[in-house]
Amino acid sequence: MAVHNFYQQIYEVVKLIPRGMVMSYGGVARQCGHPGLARSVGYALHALQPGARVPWWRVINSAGRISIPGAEASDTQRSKLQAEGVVVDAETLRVDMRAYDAEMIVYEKLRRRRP
DNA sequence: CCAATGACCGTAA
DNA sequence: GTTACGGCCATTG
Repeated sequence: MAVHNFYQQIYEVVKLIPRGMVMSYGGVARQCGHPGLARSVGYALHALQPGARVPWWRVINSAGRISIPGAEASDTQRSKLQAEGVVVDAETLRVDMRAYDAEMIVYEKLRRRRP
């Protein structure tokens, strides 16, 4: 499948999320310059090939919850986050967005890159 | 081309 | 704290 520019843009933003932090699908969409395309962000991450150097596990939903379907996949994401020091509730799969949201940091990075 | 789908979001109750 | 619903729009069938 051909790599769409739209996807590339999403991947570039996700790559800017620092280790040990997270960002919502909607946040990624906003920083891509496409507010409202949160669902498409999920779609783009779903289309990622294994081995792609994109930290997809740092993207969760706006409620601060891991949102991958399937117990296996969600458990993988939880492990990867915890390995980076992110506190994830084992039962609710929830993360404290107030403490870990990287949207402002990514915003500053982009502002510096493309003023 | 039209209809359904989805790793979502904000609001409302 | 929760669930429900409408809106969103690229991608897929």
